[in-house]
Amino acid sequence: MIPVTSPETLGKVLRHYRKNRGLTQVEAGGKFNLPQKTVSRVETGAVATRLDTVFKYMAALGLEMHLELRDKPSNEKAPW
Amino acid sequence: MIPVTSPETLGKVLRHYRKNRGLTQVEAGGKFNLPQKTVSRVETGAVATRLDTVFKYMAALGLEMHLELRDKPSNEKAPW
DNA sequence: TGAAAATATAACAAGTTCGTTATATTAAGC
DNA sequence: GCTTAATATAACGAACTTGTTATATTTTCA
Repeated sequence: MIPVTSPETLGKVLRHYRKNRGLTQVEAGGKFNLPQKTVSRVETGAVATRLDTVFKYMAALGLEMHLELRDKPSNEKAPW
Repeated sequence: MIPVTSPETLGKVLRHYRKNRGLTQVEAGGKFNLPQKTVSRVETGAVATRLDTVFKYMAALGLEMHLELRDKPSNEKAPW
């Protein structure tokens, strides 16, 4: 479980999940009518991405978000 | 750990954490120069909220985000 | 139920996304 | 190295947020 605290990290995690599923940006975005351009922007970590875009993309990848307090020591390492 | 899959739920969770800390919208937002108006919008679940605003607010509340696959059965209930 | 605190809502300018369609750049495979 | 697939980037209009300062509405609690 990688802690996400910025648009950049969020983009990296999303890209990670997409690739894990063997999907291209076009394929992943297609499920929720997100153009490839928008998917690229999200994964690149554009700070002003809209929240609904993020949730659409998460839905396309079958993901859900959890919030928790920081500083919970984690033993997991990011794959990048 | 409440699963968040929409701006509305995200807003509710954020509000929950803020109240747990006994902070007002002004107090919570002040840490990261978020006007009370913006905090209100986020907690209300505005779909077009910008990602950087969300992360600023999460930082103000000491929260981090985690992504995971959906359909992991959860035994936790939302407090609303 | 009344006063004070907290939250929702408003207007304006500046900035950015989104959607659309293309194109340029980068990565991957043979 | 070359070809093809994949990703990043571009322009345009419409729509929306953000920041700022106020104000209206709602909630709290004595």
